[in-house]
Amino acid sequence: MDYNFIEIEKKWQSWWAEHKTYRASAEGGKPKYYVLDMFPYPSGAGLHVGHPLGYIASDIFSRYKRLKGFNVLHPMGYDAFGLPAEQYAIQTGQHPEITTRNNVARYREQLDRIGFSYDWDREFRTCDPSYYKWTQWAFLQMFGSWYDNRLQKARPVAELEAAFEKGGSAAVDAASNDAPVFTAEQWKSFSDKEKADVLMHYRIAYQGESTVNWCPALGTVLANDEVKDGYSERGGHPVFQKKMTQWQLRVSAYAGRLLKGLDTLDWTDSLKEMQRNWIGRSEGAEMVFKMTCDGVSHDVTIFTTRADTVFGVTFMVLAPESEWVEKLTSASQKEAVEAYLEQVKKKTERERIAGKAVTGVFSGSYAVNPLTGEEVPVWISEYVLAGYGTGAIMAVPAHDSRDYAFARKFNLPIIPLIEGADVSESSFDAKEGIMMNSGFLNGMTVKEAIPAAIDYVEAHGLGRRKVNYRIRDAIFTRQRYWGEPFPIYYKDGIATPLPYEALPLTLPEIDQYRPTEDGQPPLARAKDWTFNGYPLETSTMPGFAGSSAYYLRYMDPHNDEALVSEEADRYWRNVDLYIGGTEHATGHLIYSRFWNKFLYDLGYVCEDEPFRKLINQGMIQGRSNFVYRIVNTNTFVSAGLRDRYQTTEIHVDINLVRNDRLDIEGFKAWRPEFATAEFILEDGEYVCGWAVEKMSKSMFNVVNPDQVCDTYGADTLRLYEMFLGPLEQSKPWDTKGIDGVNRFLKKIWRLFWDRDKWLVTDEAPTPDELKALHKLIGKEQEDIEHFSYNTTISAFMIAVNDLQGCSKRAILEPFLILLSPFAPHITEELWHQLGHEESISYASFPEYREELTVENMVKYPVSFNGKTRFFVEVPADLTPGAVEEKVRGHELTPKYVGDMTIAKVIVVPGRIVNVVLKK
RNA sequence: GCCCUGGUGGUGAAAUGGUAGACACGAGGGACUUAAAAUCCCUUGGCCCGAAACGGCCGUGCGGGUUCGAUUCCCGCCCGGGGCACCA
Repeated sequence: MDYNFIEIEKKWQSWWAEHKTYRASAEGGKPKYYVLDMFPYPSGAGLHVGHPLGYIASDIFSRYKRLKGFNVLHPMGYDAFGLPAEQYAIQTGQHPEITTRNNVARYREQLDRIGFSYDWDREFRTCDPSYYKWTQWAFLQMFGSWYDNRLQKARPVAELEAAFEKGGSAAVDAASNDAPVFTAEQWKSFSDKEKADVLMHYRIAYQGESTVNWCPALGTVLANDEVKDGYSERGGHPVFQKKMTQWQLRVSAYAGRLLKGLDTLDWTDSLKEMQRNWIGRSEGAEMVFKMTCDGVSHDVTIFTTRADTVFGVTFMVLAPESEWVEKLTSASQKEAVEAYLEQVKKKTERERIAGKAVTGVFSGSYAVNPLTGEEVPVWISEYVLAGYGTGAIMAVPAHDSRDYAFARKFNLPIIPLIEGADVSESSFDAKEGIMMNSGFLNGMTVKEAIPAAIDYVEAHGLGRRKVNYRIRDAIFTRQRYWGEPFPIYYKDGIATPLPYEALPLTLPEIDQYRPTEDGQPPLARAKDWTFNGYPLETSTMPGFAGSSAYYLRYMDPHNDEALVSEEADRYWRNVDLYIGGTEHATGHLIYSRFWNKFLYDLGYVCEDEPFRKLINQGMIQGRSNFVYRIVNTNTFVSAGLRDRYQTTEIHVDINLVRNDRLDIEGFKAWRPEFATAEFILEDGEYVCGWAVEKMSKSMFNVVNPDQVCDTYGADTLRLYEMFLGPLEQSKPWDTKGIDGVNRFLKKIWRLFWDRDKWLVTDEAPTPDELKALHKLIGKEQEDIEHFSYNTTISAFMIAVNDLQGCSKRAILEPFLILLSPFAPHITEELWHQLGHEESISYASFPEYREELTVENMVKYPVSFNGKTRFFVEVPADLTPGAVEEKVRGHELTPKYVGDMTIAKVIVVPGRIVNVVLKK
């Protein structure tokens, strides 16, 4: 019998499906382990070999954990709402539901071929009404909650109303956006509409005006993480800043907890760092400056991290979008300011970033420095951001490079405050040195002066300590069709939640998927998009809505009563191992943590962090091949000779190339224009050039996992993807080495079968064979726990070489169990040929027979290169030769040596000897 | 500019303080075969001496340091990859 992977894989995949081998259960009193993949967006292109990399890694770990006696939850589903299906719908009129359904079916087919041990009974799509009911439910929970800064948690809005009734707005310390100030009496006198408007400033899901990323090409707003360098991440269209009223999630309220929680997580440093940068905590102070415009005074609050530099303030700057701009523009400057604002508004986000040109305009008003009493001018410039701090700053050109550039451009004074700082060419930004020109701060170091200045400001009622975060509230509306509808209707202009019984609010059918002619979102096309006669919200939720709590739903996917039952949540708790790409660092992984913390505050989940351990698998890049056409001819020159000609580089389909050698006949048949091509060869072959690029259709370098399964089988694909290198590293796909792992599987087959003869015997194993097996057990356990799968596979290869000719059941049986996480199909087949009825997954992982003592290391060496080392202290007066003699004579280490021979004794003139043992 | 990563043969890579290059690919040589495929065996970092080798020297981006001993730890550079960036 040959190793017939096609038949074996088909057989076992249907056997697993039929027996529901991998159904997760909370029974049996075993400890739980939850292994999750970042679920895919089912695109039309299907999976390429890069997608399964992380899935294979997590599958190996799941299977390993099952063998170790855990109840493993390992589910899969689809992040199915999204732009591509909708764009396709706009072009073709096909309902996104149909596109999505087809793509999901294709994904499932591809996933099944690789032999994953998912519990498919828990599969769902985020676009299923039974799923998005809970997305809508969570939104309503957020709508009905506010964030209490004192308790640092979310609470029901009813409690907020009660507090207002008692003590007005001063009664609470709540996260809010520009909430108005009022007394209890005023609150009681408010109309329903007025009360609703006030509460809207406190809700965790709220409607508010803010500067948003508006993408006209997509006709929708975008969240910060969906914009890269001023272009939309999807489609690459320009993005503009625009003030709009949008639904938002008060993520900023959780900034401190999101930051702190990182310390408790087992994530990579780089990923944590990305989140820390994104959250962007900075400590400083808010200070109040009196600003006067045409005789009218206002108290304007600014934020600074350098309170020590107040004595060097020579001007103030407002963001163009700041609400103070209107009040602080003098009659004489009105025209100039308006012209400037107009100019700023027209710029794309990209131009604002890239331009770096210093622009600004004088507002006509003046501010008083609260410490010196001096008057300084107030300017308006786009270098100050409206969304951060208070949208207004004090400018200290001597010690801030941006202020410096501005002062130079507009000829504003620069006052140095640190002894020895030369500010003639550039500012001195470093937080070091001795203060001068700074009144009571003179003589202090900068590090002393910062807190001293803040203390002074607080003591004199000029301001207060303040921690600012860079993270913004998440814009939660998209003017699109293919997303979750908001469970909100507008009753007399008041945003009102749908009652729970009305959920899910399903997407209406519409005739076209584009916005209406007057710019309304597509849902405005729906007939009768109302609730009880009142209009429903026409926006839909963004992509991250559906993916923010999906890991909870897998715990209890068919529950109609709750997102997840208390029982299921208590058992599965949170994700123990999460594997996915870094691209979600500042999107999904922030939103999910926020979402989870919110549900935790309300008592719906029992863990406050959703993902304990997280591994980022590297990207698999494509390896493109090129041919070189001599300019103006149809002659192609081999890569080694191309320097002698003027050539054009052309991507060639990698399926026409093997080991960088071109299949010339195939190439001629590929495109009609190449049918008559001629070739200049080297050594009778056409050698192609190559480059590592993103895997994409246009570069003809896409490798499809089905192709690999057809040629080599799923087990080979799995082993090879893991053998390619460390999981976290990005690497190009290169099939050069794939024969190696395929050969390895064939070798295993031959341990059991010699042509048509079954070889397995019940003979007792030799010590050597046991040693090989135990070496493998040790290595595999150690490696898998560290996700070092490539070295585990090496260990298997060594073991197979050591076991050549060994066909003893006592060795082969545990060997198969060890291998089964990596190559499940072939191991199952051989397992059953050994006479087992049950699936191999119910067998248990073999344990070490003996403790790892020095003696046993000699018997079952753990160190890997076939060598065992240890060290002994020796008297300093012995010469190296004398030491070696004593070691060999067993005088120094006789009992450790056992049946090993000493390969080498390295003696260092100190007194340590390194003894290398060899079989 | 700031932060995080990484830099080892022809290639993917091992080795986290102890013989650098495990394992695999590729390449070269050989066995079996009429032949091919498949399979198996040997060689494979560089240089040098030699009939031989379980002989010598060099070698983990560069320069220093700690140590009996450094790919590994520390300091300073150079280069690649990723993230953040008028965030006051």
